[in-house]
Amino acid sequence: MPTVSSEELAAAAGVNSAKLRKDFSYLGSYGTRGVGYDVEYLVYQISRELGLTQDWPVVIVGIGNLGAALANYGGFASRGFRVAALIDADPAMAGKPVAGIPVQHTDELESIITDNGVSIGVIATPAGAAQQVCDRLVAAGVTSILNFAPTVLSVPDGVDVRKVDLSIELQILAFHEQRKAGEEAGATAAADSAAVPAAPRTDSATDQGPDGDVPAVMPA
Amino acid sequence: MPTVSSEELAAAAGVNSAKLRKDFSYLGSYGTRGVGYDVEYLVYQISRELGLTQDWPVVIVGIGNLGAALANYGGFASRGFRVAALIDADPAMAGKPVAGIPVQHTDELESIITDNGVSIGVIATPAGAAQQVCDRLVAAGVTSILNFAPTVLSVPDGVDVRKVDLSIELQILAFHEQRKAGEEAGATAAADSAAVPAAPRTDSATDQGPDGDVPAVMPA
DNA sequence: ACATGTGAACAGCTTCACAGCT
DNA sequence: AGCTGTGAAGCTGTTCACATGT
Repeated sequence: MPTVSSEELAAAAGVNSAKLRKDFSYLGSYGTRGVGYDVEYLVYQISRELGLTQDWPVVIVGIGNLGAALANYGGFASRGFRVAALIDADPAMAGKPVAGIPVQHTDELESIITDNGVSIGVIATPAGAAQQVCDRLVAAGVTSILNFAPTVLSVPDGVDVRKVDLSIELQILAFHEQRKAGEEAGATAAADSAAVPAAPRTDSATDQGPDGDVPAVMPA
Repeated sequence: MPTVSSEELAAAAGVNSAKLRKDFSYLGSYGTRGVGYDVEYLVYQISRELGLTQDWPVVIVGIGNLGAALANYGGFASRGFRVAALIDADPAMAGKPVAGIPVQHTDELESIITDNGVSIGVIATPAGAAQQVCDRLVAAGVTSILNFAPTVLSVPDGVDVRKVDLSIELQILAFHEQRKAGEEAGATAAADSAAVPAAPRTDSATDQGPDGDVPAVMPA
């Protein structure tokens, strides 16, 4: 399939075709009227705009289960990410290969960053070590940090941090799950009122307390 | 601090205080005029609305590095999630404890789901096994799935799927990183034109080809 | 006096609809 | 004839500003 229309792409993505065309138009005019978009050319242009055609060396700090999982993750290489180094504070880990890459000790952090021109760091350490690792990464020249540790990192201006909380996605599922259950069976879930903190007390007789509080439901 | 105002919360969260009040108002009227919101009461009401006060048994299927990392993840318990079982297809894993929970074989999947009343499943298998695992989870009664495998799962209506792609966050960072670099040094990144697929050829003399295409920059 | 809760104004994003090009 | 690219219309989500309640 050498060419594709906005209608086809929109159907596949589940969005409106006008929106898709307008979004593409922000990148430039890469389509041909009466024909559609040349697939290979479009893929390249989008990839380039997203930065996928560049080589991004990254370091992963904290090689526990999560760090190892990230090091083994296949999706990185195909998107331009290259794991330049794995770093861990445990001297016993040093030299051990994980995903074919030998783990290096935290002492080497600064030289690794500098020598490889790394601007993106991944923190997969325990919460207690995260801020300190972050500070060292930033001092060594890293300007983008992906944080898996359950801590809010503070960084100077000009440094981007994205925090990944693995339980937030579960919370979203649980939220919808709760809704599903609620639709079938009424508000049975609000029954364990023993654990409910009392509402701030007032003299008003209109305060019905938690049991009566079935909150207004948000639209969709 | 027993009480907090929308102004304080908004400042802490980096949003507008009117938005915060309007959002809270969808859950009910949990504030007191002239005073603010009772912290403990507000926390409880939000927790309940999000489903955090319920007990959610979950199963994790695929106990590789990522599955193990998830099993060890501390953030789950405090949000009402309880790891009911760890499941893996490798018979050699069966019985081995991970995060204090013995791994069970895939053969037991259906009975585990049923016996524990599990409605949320986490898939951390390789891509090839994901759809099959998904089908078995759904058939056994699971209605929400968190998918870490790099596959798009197809499920019947009424089942929610959320896909977590660990490289997407890195892509977002790389995108911003590219922008930072572009601002300082002009469009040096578009130089490797050897790898650029040719634009669809036309007879028009106005087609400048990829080198001239510096796409319009999106606002913000 | 002070802070919530909310109608009304505003802004930004999405969709429509069609001119313009192949 | 067909499909893109885009002004204009429409809509959704945000912010203002103040009436209302403590």
